[in-house]
Amino acid sequence: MGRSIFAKHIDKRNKIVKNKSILQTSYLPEALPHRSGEIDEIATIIASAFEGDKPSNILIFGQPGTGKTAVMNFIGNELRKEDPDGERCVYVYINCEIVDTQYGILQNIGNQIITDFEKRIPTGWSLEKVYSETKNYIDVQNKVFVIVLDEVDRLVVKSGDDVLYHLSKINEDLKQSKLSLVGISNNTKFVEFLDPRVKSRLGEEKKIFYPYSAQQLGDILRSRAELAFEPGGLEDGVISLCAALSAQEQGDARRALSLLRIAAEIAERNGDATVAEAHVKSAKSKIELDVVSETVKALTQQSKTVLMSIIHNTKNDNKTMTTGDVYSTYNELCDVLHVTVLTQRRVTDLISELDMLGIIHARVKSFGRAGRTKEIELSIPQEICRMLEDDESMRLLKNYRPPKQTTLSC
DNA sequence: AATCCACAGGAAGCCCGGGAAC
DNA sequence: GTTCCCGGGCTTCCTGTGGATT
Repeated sequence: MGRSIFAKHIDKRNKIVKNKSILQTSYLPEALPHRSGEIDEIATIIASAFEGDKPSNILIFGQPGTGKTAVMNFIGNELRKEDPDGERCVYVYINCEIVDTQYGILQNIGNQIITDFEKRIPTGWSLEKVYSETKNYIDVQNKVFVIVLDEVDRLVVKSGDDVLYHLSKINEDLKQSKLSLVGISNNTKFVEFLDPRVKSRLGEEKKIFYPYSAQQLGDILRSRAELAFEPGGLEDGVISLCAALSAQEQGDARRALSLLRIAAEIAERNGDATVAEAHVKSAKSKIELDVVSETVKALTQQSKTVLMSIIHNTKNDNKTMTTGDVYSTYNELCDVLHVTVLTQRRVTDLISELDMLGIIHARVKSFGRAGRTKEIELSIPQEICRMLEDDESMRLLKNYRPPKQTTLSC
């Protein structure tokens, strides 16, 4: 049997990580450190449905990576353990980032709970029919339904609050079953855009998830690392460093995990036997670099051209420049790139946008008689500049040499 | 104190594509 | 299908401004 081309890479690679999927953010662990309080509170609310009460709807708020989704899915798993055949309770999870239309939501709920394949909801019914069909199906089952709408603010932005209106009043139409609606959002303000009735019904119970502290992040990482890494694969201080770095960034557990995961990947690729603090540091800069390069790639042609003008000025030994400098370079580059020239007014706006994205640094400064303008500096690393130069949008610039700085002597 | 530079950045309105309403 | 509306990108026109210079 011939060895595949991958074999030598797979064999040679140092194994530090025993099970990579555990470090993935999608992995749902057996236990969620530092969230037992939240789990209890939410479980209590949902459990009341089993005692015949009308369950309260819940809204969960919290910054990214504070465990909102994990907690709900954990509860979902517990419900299934409690009731393996789904005789009393059904857990439905929908991510509104993915399913973001009224129809999609109703159809998705319906199809997750309708076991009979023949009766599945197709696309093409009227909204009312999907709603009543789903509602009837829910009611005849005589069970408790827990419906989780993750990233619910996305849904409201994209298709308004009509679905929430219907779903939140569905309990009034149900005779046997109970339905508990759980909305998850990282934006506290989105409720202000809701119809007041929806707002009060949906937010009967509110729960805020606060960011993890460095200590707590450390515990989370440790519990996963034990399972994921080979014994002795991690040097002392690696976990604390990941935790500390992520705690600075709003206590995001997701970030902390990817920091650790990427650090491990770097270590393995280097052929090192253990993950060290240095790997974490390079993982951090890799993540940051990735974010910036994605941002730059996503810019419009115009913004890229403006940015390129700033890069060109920087290269011309002109590290700090004014709006006027940028605009004249921009004019030259537009000519070479066959890009339409925008007005200076517009370009100042584009410069401000680049500033807000953190790609450049710009501040207004007065030069007295020499006028009042923005002082602009590049604030991205060389690699990103090179990446932009190789970008398809800059193809025509390949062989372009900027004209020499002509110092006017009259 | 007055002047004046080189813009900043607000206001209003145009154009265009896309999605909802008719 | 047509119409209406909306938002984003953009232009035009404009007033405002900090401080070196006069």
